[in-house]
Amino acid sequence: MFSDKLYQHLLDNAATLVSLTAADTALCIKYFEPVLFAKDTIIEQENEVPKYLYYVVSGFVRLFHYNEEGNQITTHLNCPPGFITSYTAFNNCTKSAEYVACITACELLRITKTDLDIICKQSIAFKDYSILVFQMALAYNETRSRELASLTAEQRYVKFIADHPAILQHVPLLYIASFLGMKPESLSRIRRKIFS
Amino acid sequence: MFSDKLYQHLLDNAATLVSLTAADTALCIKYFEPVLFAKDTIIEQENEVPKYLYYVVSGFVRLFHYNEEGNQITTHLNCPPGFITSYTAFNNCTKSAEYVACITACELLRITKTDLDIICKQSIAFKDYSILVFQMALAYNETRSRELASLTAEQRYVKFIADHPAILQHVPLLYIASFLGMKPESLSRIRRKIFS
DNA sequence: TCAATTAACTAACAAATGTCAAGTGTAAGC
DNA sequence: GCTTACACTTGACATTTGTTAGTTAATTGA
Repeated sequence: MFSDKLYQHLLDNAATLVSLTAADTALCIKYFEPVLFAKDTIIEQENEVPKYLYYVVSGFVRLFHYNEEGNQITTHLNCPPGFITSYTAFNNCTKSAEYVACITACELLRITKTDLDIICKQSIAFKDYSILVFQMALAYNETRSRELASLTAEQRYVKFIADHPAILQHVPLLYIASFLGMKPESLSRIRRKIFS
Repeated sequence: MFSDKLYQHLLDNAATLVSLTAADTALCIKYFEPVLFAKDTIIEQENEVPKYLYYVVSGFVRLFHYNEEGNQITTHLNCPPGFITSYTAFNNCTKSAEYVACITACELLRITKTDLDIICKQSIAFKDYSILVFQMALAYNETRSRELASLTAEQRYVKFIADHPAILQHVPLLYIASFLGMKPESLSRIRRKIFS
């Protein structure tokens, strides 16, 4: 079955952080739902409570919203593997200000908040894992804030491609520029400068 | 006792989010330690595991580190009341890259990671509270990242003083500029422009 | 009290980034 | 195969922000 590979991916990832029993594994398989999406599919809408937390096995996913001028602002770019959703809204079951969209074709595992709570109640290991994932999301955002506040646009781009070398082949520069807090024209200039 | 007022502050804050029993209250009083610090006191060092999580009853506290050029970078400015520490390092008991320092004289309640874990084990309400505090820290950092990426320096300053009108009387503009990702000279220019 | 330090402001100039208006190339759809 | 749409680039110019240096005022410490 195609989904075996997907579950194995999530289980391997969890196993790097916590020790999983056969029962933990069974819970994951029971409650996580494998899904495939085509490029450019929007999988969560703004102004709605996010339905799922997504684990990205393959493909690239982003969060974005429209600003007052009607331009898309990309606030998160996921590099697989990893979880993605509008965390705050998902956790509190409140309306999200952001869309979740597949940039490329994606293999995902998704779970509802209700089912996530069930797994966390039944599996100590999975609860520990979910807390760690959450902590990593916080650490990630702290780093991101610090870099946006203290690095130049060029430094941010250089660091970004060093951290995510594969992303250039799959994600439009348009989204990368927005994520890094600059205009596409500025990113073009920076790239020309670096490559010469 | 002077510390009654401090505990009441924390308990009132917790009560806005969860329901506390007399036992929960007793646990807080038992494990949180009231402390007073003078202006400019450094209360956590970089390259060490943070000893405490701090609840700020009064006063202003910041996180900062030195960059490669030897300049101070302020990464967090606390506006009382609220918790402050180097969250990621505190949670994982790893070395922090940042100092924690009192900007003004401060009344704080502090707790070690060990004691925090004890309280969270003994009190469901306090565990819920700590998870909520943690989630709020994540939401805060997501908002901060988004604003740093998509707003101009002037927009960030205007929004900052709208959100924290009292801060100007207590926190040097030097720290505010760094926190908002700009140079002090730029902040001076922006302030002159706004006030004319 | 006085000297020394430091925060804050200012001004002139440099550098980085944004804006606007093209042009090029590629990929998708008819 | 052609057209359309769109990502990406480029160049000229405007604006913002950084840099450097000097001044002022307030604070700190001897």
